[in-house]
Amino acid sequence: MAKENKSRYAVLGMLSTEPMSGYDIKKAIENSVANFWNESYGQIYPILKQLADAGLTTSHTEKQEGKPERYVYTLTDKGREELLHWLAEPVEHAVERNELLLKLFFGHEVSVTTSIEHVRQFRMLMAALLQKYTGIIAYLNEHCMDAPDMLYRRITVSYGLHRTQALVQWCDETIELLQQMSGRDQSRPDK
Amino acid sequence: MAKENKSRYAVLGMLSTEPMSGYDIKKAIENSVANFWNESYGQIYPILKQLADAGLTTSHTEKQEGKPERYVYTLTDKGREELLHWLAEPVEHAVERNELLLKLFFGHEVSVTTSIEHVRQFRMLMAALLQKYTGIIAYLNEHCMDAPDMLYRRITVSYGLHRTQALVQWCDETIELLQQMSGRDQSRPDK
DNA sequence: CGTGTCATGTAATCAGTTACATGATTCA
DNA sequence: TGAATCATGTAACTGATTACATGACACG
Repeated sequence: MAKENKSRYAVLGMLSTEPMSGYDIKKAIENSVANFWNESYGQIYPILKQLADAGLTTSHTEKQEGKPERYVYTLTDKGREELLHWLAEPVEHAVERNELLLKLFFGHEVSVTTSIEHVRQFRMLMAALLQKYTGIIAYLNEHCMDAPDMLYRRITVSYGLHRTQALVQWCDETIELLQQMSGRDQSRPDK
Repeated sequence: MAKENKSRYAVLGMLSTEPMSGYDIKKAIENSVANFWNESYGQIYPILKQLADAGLTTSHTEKQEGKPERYVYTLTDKGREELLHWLAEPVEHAVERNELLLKLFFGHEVSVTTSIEHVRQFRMLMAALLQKYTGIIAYLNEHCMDAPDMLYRRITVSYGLHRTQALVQWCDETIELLQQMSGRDQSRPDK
């Protein structure tokens, strides 16, 4: 029942597709799971050492001309086992903090336009995400729909799509609601 | 540009409605913003001391018979100013980690039923949330729709509703997709 | 000549949870 | 008698980001 460090599994997972260096892992994360998972070098490099010490990976150096050396890590059978074990375990759900909602919750302390502006900003962010996601989905549909891991990739993007579309709608409804409010209530003028 | 501790503002915000003790603040958080914000005593009590040292609150003790003493904190004008300033600043958006999606992303490593089970579990969680939210909305519509801060409360619940409904739909679509997959592909049997 | 990429790492710091410590009262 | 609630706090630990340090090459 020991507390498990999720970052370890993110690294293990990345190594499960192919042997990589710490630098590679960072890049791989950035162009695959970055929409819902990030790691910094400050986490990756120490974890990579731990994993090697625990026998979950083996490492070998690759010399390159004109470039720094690379330390490439390969998953061992024990490492893959560890990953599979974690994948089979139930997901731990934590309440995620939402700064936007916290600010809106105290909205009666400030002007209505302040809250509206927060929601507008958020809507722009969501709209940008929407475009990004639809682009990825289109790409995945065109290319490489045969690869089995592409299905799982599409599932994660679809999650983002559903969530983002719903939040855009919430933004629109909320902005309208707040605007109606600001028409009626003049008690707190701007600035 | 100093990094700002969000927990400070959560505490300040709670104190903005009425003077409270650390214990009260924990309770207040639990039955108002707990769906998107939590604080532990390990955060609250030290912050309360900091705020008093910085002149953002004043404190006085309340003696009670048969119960421990209470240290009740009241927002000062300076404290309210600090809160208002933070409320007016743009929201910082951080990428939130999603363990479910990380596990699904590596779904090709395990059996399809494992992934289906993860999504099913998540769906049950979302269904429970849905009930909770609709209950709160109904309550807010019946009672106290006059209070101005109730509007903002409803807005935060509405966010949860939109998000949760969308995710339930995603669950259904994803389960169906995975089931179709498991019908076709027998390459990775269960267990 | 400066910026960006490749590449690895450590140290300092901050944020946050959990466990521990204390102690009276009330209720089943 | 034991659990729950009221009430305040600290210490240990874990997790995570950021800044720092180094150094060469390529591209404009």
